[in-house]
Amino acid sequence: MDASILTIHPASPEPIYRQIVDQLRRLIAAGQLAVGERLPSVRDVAGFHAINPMTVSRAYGLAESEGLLERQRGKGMVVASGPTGSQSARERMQLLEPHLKETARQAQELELPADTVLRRLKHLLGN
Amino acid sequence: MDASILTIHPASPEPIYRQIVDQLRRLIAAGQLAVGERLPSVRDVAGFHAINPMTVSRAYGLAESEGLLERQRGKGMVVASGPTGSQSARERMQLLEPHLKETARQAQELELPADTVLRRLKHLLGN
Amino acid sequence: MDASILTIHPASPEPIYRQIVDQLRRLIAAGQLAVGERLPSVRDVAGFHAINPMTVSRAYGLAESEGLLERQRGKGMVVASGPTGSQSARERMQLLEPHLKETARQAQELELPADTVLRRLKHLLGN
Amino acid sequence: MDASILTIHPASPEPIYRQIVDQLRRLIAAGQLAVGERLPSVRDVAGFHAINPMTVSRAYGLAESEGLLERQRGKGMVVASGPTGSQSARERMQLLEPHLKETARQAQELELPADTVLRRLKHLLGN
DNA sequence: GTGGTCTAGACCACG
DNA sequence: GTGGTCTAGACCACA
Repeated sequence: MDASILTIHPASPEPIYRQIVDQLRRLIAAGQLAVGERLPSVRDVAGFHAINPMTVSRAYGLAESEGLLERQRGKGMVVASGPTGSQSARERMQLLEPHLKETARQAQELELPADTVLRRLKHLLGN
Repeated sequence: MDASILTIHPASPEPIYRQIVDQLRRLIAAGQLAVGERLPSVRDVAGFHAINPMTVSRAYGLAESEGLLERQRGKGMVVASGPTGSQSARERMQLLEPHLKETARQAQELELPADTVLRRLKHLLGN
Repeated sequence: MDASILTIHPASPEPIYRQIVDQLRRLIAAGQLAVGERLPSVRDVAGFHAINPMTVSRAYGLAESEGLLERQRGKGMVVASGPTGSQSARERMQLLEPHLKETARQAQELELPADTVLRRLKHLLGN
Repeated sequence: MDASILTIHPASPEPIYRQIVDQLRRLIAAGQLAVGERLPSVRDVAGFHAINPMTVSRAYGLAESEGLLERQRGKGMVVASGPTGSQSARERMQLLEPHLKETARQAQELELPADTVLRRLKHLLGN
């Protein structure tokens, strides 16, 4: 798998390692990363995105301890077989739920009409 | 103004002072805090939410330097008159835009159908 | 003496009471406020500049304890007779010295050529 | 960069953190701190000047939110690329303007002759 | 190693 | 009464 599967925003306030872990969680839940599939090496990811290899390594380590990844001798990291891989739409929806709740809270603080928000999100989802 | 206008999640990864500034930005943009309105005192907010006064003070100070609040000497902080107060729906929408973009990105990583996401958000907005 | 002799910037970071005391010190040193001259009442100053009477009162009190002013029964505050009134140019220059030192320091941090700074100040003094 | 670039007056009425931010603004505008240059660490500055690290941290944070500095994660603060770096003499002059205006005002209150003030400032700038 | 956040508490400045 | 500043120190997050 190519290092470009991960999107990194080094300037974002969200820590880089968490950007990686969160993306892995979603991509694996959706099956975009299939069980057993090899991940790009720490070196590749770090080089491609110009970030510190230690940061990538840490992210992989956290993903492993979360059961998302497994270390295979000689092959590096692969997507773990287990309860996390390729989940139902209902389970995947739950991963998005906290973010949606926050969206709703902010929209209400901004007193934005629901349909304005929904229309905009629909447009963004259409891309 | 009552200290309860602000919602604080002490356990959130988002720093408390930033929770406060972000909320103020939205509440002021929406006009829920009107220009010239007095804010709850640092001590009131700190006491009400059981957090350190300095944390609140820091948030107020940042909001002031951002032009959201003004200090009235000896009286406290009031909502600043200026370009930030009571904005149009279009401007308020822009404050939500980055969050919505991230929502869309996560939904796509999760390969969630657009209508599922929209239905859920609609429900959350209906509260 | 009219309340307009004092210039107040309520929005300045410099505290109002100190703006008053510092101005009195300079105006008295220069003889613009003559020994024995009556000052505008606390009420007049506060009303004219829309500031808190307590602030003016405090400034007058400090000026009194510094020997700049004297309280005369029935007349209010008057400029004190004493070593502070109507000083020589040399003595008045010393009141400006700290400010000039700071000017020089900032100009050097900004790497501004001396003649540029002097030309500008000359122009400002010419008004 | 050495912690000695910054000058701190702990006894000054101007708060320490503002002394730092103001100096940074000028040093960066003049290019004495070049774009991309690393700043002394919070701990170095705090140790060198015997002040609390949090005070320095606060100054750095404000300078960051003003666009003067950028955080390089894990490495420290560097001078930001952007509109604030290395400005023209004209722009730098504007940073001094308010201070010069105040100088002129005080000189006039003291009824000091322009040439006396200018001669003194010239001498101070000659150092 | 870097900076960030928060607390507890003292003390000050201002009105 | 209001907010501001600073300290000492703990602990965390990040690279």
